[in-house]
Amino acid sequence: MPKTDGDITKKRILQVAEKLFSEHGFDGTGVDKIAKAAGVNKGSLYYHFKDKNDIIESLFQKIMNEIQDNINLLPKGASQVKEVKIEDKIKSEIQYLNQKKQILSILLMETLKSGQSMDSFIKCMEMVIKKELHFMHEKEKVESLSEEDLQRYMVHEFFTGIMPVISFVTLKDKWCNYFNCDQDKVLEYFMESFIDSHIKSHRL
Amino acid sequence: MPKTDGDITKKRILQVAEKLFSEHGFDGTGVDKIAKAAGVNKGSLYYHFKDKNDIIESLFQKIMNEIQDNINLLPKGASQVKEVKIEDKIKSEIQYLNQKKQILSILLMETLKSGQSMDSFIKCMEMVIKKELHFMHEKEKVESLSEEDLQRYMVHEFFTGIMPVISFVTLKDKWCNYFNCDQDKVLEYFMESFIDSHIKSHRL
Amino acid sequence: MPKTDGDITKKRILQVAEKLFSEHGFDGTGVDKIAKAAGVNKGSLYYHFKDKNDIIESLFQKIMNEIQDNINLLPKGASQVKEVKIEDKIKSEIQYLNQKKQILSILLMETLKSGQSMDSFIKCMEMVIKKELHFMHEKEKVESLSEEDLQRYMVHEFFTGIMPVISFVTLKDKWCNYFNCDQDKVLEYFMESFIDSHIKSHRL
Amino acid sequence: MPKTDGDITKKRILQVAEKLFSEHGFDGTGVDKIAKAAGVNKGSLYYHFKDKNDIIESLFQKIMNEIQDNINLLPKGASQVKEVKIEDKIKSEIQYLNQKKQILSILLMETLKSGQSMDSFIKCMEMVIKKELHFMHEKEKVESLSEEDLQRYMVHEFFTGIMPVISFVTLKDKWCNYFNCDQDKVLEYFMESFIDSHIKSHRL
DNA sequence: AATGAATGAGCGTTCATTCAT
DNA sequence: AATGAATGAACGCTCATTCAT
Repeated sequence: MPKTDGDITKKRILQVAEKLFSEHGFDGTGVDKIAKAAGVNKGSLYYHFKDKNDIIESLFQKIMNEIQDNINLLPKGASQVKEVKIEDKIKSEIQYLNQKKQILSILLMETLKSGQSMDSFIKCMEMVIKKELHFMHEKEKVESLSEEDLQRYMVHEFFTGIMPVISFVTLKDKWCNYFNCDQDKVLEYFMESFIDSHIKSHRL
Repeated sequence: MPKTDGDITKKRILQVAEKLFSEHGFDGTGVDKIAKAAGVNKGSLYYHFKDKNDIIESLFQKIMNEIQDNINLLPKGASQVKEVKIEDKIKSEIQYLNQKKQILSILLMETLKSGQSMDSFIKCMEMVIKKELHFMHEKEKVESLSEEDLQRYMVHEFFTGIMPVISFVTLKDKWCNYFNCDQDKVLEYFMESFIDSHIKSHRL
Repeated sequence: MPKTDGDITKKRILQVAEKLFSEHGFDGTGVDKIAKAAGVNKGSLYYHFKDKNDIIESLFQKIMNEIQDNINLLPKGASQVKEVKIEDKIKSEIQYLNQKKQILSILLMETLKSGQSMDSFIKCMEMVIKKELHFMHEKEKVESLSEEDLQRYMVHEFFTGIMPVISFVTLKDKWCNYFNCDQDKVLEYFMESFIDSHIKSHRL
Repeated sequence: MPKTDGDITKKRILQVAEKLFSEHGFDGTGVDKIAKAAGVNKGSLYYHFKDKNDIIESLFQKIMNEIQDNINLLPKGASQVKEVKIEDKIKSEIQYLNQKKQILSILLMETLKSGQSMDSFIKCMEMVIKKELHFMHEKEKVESLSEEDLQRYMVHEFFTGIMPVISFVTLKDKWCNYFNCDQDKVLEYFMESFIDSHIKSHRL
C-alpha cells in the first residue's frame, strides 16, 4: 500500500538511522530497530537500501555532498572574510558542525576501527580543510603550495584545528554531564582555549 | 603478575580482546572470535568473565590502574621537570599514548556513543590531566585553584591538548595510508603544530 | 501466438522462468530474479500469473499441449514408419527431447520430491509413450491390449526406453564436463548402447 | 545442557535432513524444519555443521564412503560371481539402491540443476560402476582397457544400466500411485524389461 | 580450570505476495 | 498492462550465555 512517497520513506529511514547509529554505533544498531523507529516494515527498508551498509554509506554520501555544495562558514550577514571577527567565525563553524554532530560521531567511530579500511572521516575532514583553505586565500597562493607544505598544513589543521572542535561537539554533552557543568560555560572556555592555541598559531 | 594457569589465560583473553575490540569495535567483535583468537574454550572465557561487558570493563580498569600507578611522562634519564626539553617531553608522552592506542580507541569509540552513559574516556583523560597538573606544579598552587579555573584548565587541556594527541596516535595509521605519506614526516609535522598551538598557549 | 503486448510479456516470463528453474530448481529461483531477468516489474508478473506455482504449472501445461499436438518423431522428409532407419528415428527423438531438456529437468526434479504429489513427469512421459505406441502400431492392435500387457509395456518403455534418453539429454553436459570428454563421442556411445539394449529388446 | 552425545545429535540431524531433503528438495527444506524434526535447537545444528550446505555435503560424503567401503552386490550367502543367478544379482542390487533411494533422489535432483557445478551423482555412480567392473572381471583385463573403451563402457553402464534402476527406485512409488498399481507387479515387469534390454546387451 | 554441547533470542536478508496508482 | 512501494513471514545464520561433565 503505497500511501507515502518512496523518497520520503527513504529520507525518514536515513534520519532515524543517523540518530540510532550515533547513539549505539553501527554494529550496535539492529535493522529491526531502524525500521521500527522509522515506522516502516523491515522488508520495505530493504526495498530502499540493498543492505545495512548501504544505509551508512548513503549517510556518508549525504554529508560529503553537503560539505561540497553548501559549506559556507561565514556567519550570516557577512559576505567577505575581512568583515568577520574571528570569534564569530569560529562560533559559526562550531554551530555548523554541531548540527552535524550525529553523522560526525558515526564517521569518527567507524574510522577509529583499525581493522577495516574505512577512512570517510578523514576524507570528509580533508574536504572541509581544503574548502576553508580556498576560502581564506587567493587561488594562486594555494596552487603554489608545495606538496610538503600542503601536508604540513593539513596535519596542522586536522589535528590541532579540526579535532579539538569535533571532539568538542561530539563529547561536550558527556563532558557537561560528567563534570556536572554548564554547556554555555564550557563553550566559552573552549572558545578561549581554541583561540589561544590553534588560532594564535595561524597569526604568527 | 599471573602465577597460576588461570591468570595467564585471563591475561591472554584480555590481550586478544583489546586487539579485536580496537579493530572491529565492541559490538563488532563476537565472544566466539575472542575465545578462538585467544586459543581458549568459550566456556572457559565465561569462567573468567561473567559476561562480555566484564571483559571491556576489565580492560578499562586495567588502563585506569596503570595511569594511576605508573604514569611518568618524563623521558628516561630525567628526574626533574626543568631538566627536560619540551620537545622530548611531548615525544615521550606521544610514545606512551601510542603504546596504549588500542584501549584508547576502544574508550573513545564507546564514549562517542551518545545513547549510553559510558564516559570512561573522559574519566581516564581527567586522571591524565590531573596527574600532569600535580606533576608540573607545587601542591599548594594546585589546591588553591578555584573550581572555575580548574574547569577552564581541564577544558583547555582536554580539547586542545589531549585530543590532538589522542587523535594523532589513533588515526595516524589511517592518515598515512589515506594520504600515502611517511609516518615519521607526519609525526614531525604534528610535533611542530602541537608546539606552535597548544604548547605556546601554555607559556603566554 | 501472442497478439498483444501482454502476451509477449507472459511468453517472455515463461521463457525466462523455464531457464532459471532448470538452472537452480523451482525453490532455488526467486520471483524477483525471474522478473528482473525477464525485464518486467514484479507486480506485472503477478498480473499475468496468480502466484509462483502458476508459472511452473503454465510451463507444464505448455509442454503437455506441445506433446499432444505437435509430436512427430519421424525425421524430416519421412512420412512413414517403415521408410525410417531406426538410428535416424532415435536421433530425431533425442534431438526433440534435447530441445525440451530444460522443462524436462524441471519436471523430473519436481517429481523426484517424494513429499509432494507432483507427478507431471510421469504424466508427460505416459503421453509420449502412448503417442509412440499409436504411431507404431495399428489402432485395433493397440486397443486389444490387456490392462496388464499395457502396464508391462509402459514399464518397459518408461524405465528402459525413456529414462535412458531423458538422463542423457539432461545430464550429458555435466557428464562431458566431469569426464572432460567430447559431446559427439558420448552421443555416439550412447546411441550404440541404447540400440544394443532397449531397441534390441523390441525386436526379439 | 549436554544430555546427549554430540555424535548422536549429529547423526540424528543427518538422518532427518536426508529424509526432508528427499521429500522437499534441498532448497525446499528450511533449517528450522530440520532442527525441529531432529528435536534439536537451530543453534545447536550450527554447532555441528558450519552451514546448510555442510549438511548436504556430509550426506554426500557418507554415501560415497559407504559405496567405497561396504558395497557388495552379491546376494547374501553367495561368495563368488559364478554361483549367482543374474536375476538374484539384480534383485539384490535393486534392494541395496532402494535402501539408499533418499540420498540418491537428493543427489539426482541437485545434479539436474544445470546452473551449479554439482556433479556428485555422476561421481557416485562412477564409483558404483567401477566397483562393479573390478568385481566382475580380472584385474589385468580391466587395466588393459583403452581410455576410449572405458568411456564406452561407462556410458553404457550409466545410461542404460544404472539410470533405469535409479529411476525405478526413486520413482516407483509415484508410478504405482499414478497408475494405481501394485508395487510387486511393477518390480516384476521392471526386472523382465531390464534383463531383456540392458542385461542381454552384456551377453552378446 | 576447562571443555563440548546446547539454548533461544536476535541478526541481516530474502521471500512470495498485495495493492494503490 | 504495468509500476513502485509496501508487507509480514520465513530464511540462513550468529549472538551472548549456560551448564553438565
